[in-house]
Amino acid sequence: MDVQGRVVCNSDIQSEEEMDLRRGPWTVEEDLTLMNYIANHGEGRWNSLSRCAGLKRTGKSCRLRWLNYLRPDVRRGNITLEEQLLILELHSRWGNRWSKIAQHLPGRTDNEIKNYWRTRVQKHAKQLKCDVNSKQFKDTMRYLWMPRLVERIQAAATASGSSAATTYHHHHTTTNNNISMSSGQPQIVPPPPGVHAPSFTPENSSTAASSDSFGTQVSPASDLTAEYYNNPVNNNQNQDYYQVNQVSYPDSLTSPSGYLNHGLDFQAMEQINQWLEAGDTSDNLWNDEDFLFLPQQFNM
DNA sequence: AAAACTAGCAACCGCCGGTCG
DNA sequence: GCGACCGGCGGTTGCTAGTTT
Repeated sequence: MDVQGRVVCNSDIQSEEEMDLRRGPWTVEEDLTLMNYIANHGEGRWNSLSRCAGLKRTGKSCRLRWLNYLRPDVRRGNITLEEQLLILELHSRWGNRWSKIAQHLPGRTDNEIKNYWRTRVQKHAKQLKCDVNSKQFKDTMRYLWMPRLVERIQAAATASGSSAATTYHHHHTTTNNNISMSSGQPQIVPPPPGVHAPSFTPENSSTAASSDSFGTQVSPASDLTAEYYNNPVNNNQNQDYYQVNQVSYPDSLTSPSGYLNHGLDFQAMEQINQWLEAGDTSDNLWNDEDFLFLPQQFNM
């Protein structure tokens, strides 16, 4: 190691051309080599690390493989409802800042979140025949999808009983237009009457205990990452990270129609009405996530 | 049963900013 | 101060398994 703790070795002088670098999927042997090397030497400069470990890979490739796949704390498998909600919430704040969003979902990689967004969310935008960045689609997410996620989370918590529902960790408090992540309880915050889905800005977010403009209690932020790693429950990587205690929101907003009345624009409402009138249209509008766009009475 | 299509995901690419010598 | 190098990031590609025709 050099003075900065970086890995150096004699083979640093080798040029990339001499290395005959490999590409494509990693083999089990390569994975083991990389894991063993990092276990013994730690992470360092990735190009040097790759050469010293005897891997015929670019440093970038090693870094990516480690961060997205081999890292012991990486979570794999289905994105939970709570994680979906968080992704939608954070994306509405930060856009395609995948790494920033990933920081708030312990164990999830930016690549995984990006893939989720592209394969699931953009699919729905395509079905709505609108751009993911359009106001129409954002409103649909904000006033239909996200509230439905909250409802599902609540329903799941109710169904599983409250005893196991004490470790819903949310890392930070966000007060978006309609979802407030506070002290483990995602809460719907309606847009003020007459206000048409105001844009979120960091300035109007709250990270301190307070009551927002709608009278919703907002609790101090807690460090989700720290809680995650300190919680023995989370040592099991296959275990769902989030558990929901309870979800509450105003009675007027207990169904998506409430959201519709609060600010979804006419075009988006028309689009959704068309779906409902058309019923099952033989495309895959009724798959696992499509419930999110449909009113409660149609929900299975 | 097989070809065509689709979805999901791992990995790569290219750009950019930071650091080092 | 400057060029080379490196890591991080967002966008894109290509492979594979599953589904549909």
